[in-house]
Amino acid sequence: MKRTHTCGELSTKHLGETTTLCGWVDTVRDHGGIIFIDLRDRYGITQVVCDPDDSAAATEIAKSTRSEYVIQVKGAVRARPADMVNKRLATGDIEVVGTEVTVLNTSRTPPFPLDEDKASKVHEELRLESRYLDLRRPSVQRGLILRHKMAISVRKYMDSLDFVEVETPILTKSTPEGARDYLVPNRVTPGTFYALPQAPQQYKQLLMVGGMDRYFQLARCFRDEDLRADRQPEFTQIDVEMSFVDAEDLYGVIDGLLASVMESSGHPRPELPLPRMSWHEAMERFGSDKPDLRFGWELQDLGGVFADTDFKVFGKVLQGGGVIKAINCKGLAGVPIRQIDEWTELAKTHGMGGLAFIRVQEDGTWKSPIVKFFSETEIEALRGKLDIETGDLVLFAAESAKNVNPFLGKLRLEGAHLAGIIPKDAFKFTWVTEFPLFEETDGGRLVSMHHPFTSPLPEDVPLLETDPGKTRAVAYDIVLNGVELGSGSIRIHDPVQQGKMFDLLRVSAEEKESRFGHLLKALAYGAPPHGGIALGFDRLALLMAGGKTIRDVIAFPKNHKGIDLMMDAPSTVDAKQLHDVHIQLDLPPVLED
RNA sequence: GGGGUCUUAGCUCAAUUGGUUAGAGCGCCGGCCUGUCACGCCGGAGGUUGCGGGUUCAAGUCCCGUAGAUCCCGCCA
Repeated sequence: MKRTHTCGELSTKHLGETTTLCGWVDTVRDHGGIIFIDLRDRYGITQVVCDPDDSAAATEIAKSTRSEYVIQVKGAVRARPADMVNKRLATGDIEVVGTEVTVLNTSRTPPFPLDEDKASKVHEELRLESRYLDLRRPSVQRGLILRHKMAISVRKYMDSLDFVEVETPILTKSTPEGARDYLVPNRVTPGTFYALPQAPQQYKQLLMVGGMDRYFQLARCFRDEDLRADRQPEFTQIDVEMSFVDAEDLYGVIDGLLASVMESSGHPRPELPLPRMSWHEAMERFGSDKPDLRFGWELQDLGGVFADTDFKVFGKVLQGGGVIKAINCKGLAGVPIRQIDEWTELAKTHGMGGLAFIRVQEDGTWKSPIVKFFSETEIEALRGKLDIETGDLVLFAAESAKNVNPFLGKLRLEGAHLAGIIPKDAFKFTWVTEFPLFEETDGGRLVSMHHPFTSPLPEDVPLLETDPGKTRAVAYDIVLNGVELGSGSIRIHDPVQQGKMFDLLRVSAEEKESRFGHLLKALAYGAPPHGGIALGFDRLALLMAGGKTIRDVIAFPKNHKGIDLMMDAPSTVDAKQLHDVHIQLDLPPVLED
């Protein structure tokens, strides 16, 4: 046995016991005679003392050790003198008297400091190049352990509700809609390709047709799109599908799931059921389909206030069927004019003529280019509706609701960040329900907002014939702190209705057959009513860990361009490998010096 | 595909208006030190200022290009 204890478990309970510890040298403090070594492993840090009076040989070896050497130390556990207890260490009451020290491995000097304060300031690029060293930091290990705890809690909870985890293929069929696929050439049939799954969408529906009733999976998914701080080319979803349910049943299951995950991550259990609002309400009140409910500043409709206004700009918009809305950015009256200019530019890109505002100055007067056009009644109505006080900045938008809401939603978030009013330790969940079934492309074509298997809201089915653009879907997102955690829907289980859906989406008969033939066929063999959801597991872990980027909760993440800096992947391959899979390269020309 | 920011010692950063031999802290190496825990003290090594070109008597600093990183927009049913 190389060790009897870990570096995190010894305490005054072990006084006098002879122990053997293994770990990495965190720091060495050499006092000329006596030497202290902080020995570190995943479990903690234990101080080892080597004294030439106890063992000259051990002290000599201790003297030769350096940071990140791997050593084994044998010795007795001893209480520290009362005034030398280290309260910052879990093992700070004791120390191990090193009487036998063995160097198990030496180490080159690390390319960046591994202690927490300094490492967190080092360029991430450098840390990712040597991720195996970065992983030695307790904070990184905590992230991975948290992720593990979450995964365990998901599996336990889902199992307790009779869900079965089923693995679905990684080598699958390319589906051109949605994200770009990662392709895998097929050696056996030249010219054909597998695709890596963007999500196990069709498989999980087919599992329902197969009578599995309740399925889940911690599923790896792959999307070949440009990345963001919260996006990786490969990621993990908690994928869920259930038979014989309506949306209500699903909310219940996921509410409980999220509550267990919160608990397993050391956070308070949220009150259930989690709040809900319709997509329409979210857009009207928060200007976003993923509202951040950690603060107020809701969008206020001022159509009533300005119904008979003399202010021509507002009057014209109202007459044209547009809306006047505003938000009150509490305490932001002092923002530099430069900021308002920037927001005015943003307003123009959102289809607005400009951005009207009121800054409420110290003396209570309103500084604004438009207030002079308002009547006394309008001013008083404004003050009441928006709760306008000294120090406030009120921002107005007047245009179509379709443009105004997202624009003010954006300002609401930016302003709140500027004002620093978003509580850091709050967890505000909400369901956003009744998403539109379709969205319109620039060309006026309808495309699925969620995916083409999404069921329309029963009472909106007649709209499919008359005004399909207005149809709402039984589709929902679960949102936490303004982040979309997951998205799902009740599916269409009737092949005739599914066929109609493809018609509305103008999917040709050939496409229908080649891409979705298997699904349509399966639906025709007694598909049960079913629905599900997929939650972004990495994103959830990030929020639970309170980290900054999704890379904090992934052991071996890829950088912004999808490159694994440690493995140096992707890379070129041998001509023979290409030949085997019938691939010929057609590379863009390289500029010569 | 587009935009912002960044690149100086192993790491984090500094270097006035373009002006002497490019500095500091940490780390590293050596020496001293028997109760430290950010140990302390003394000494030392370490630089193609990302790369290429240009302007200038003179470029880390200004200009052009390029590479890499990072954040955002587009994209992500």
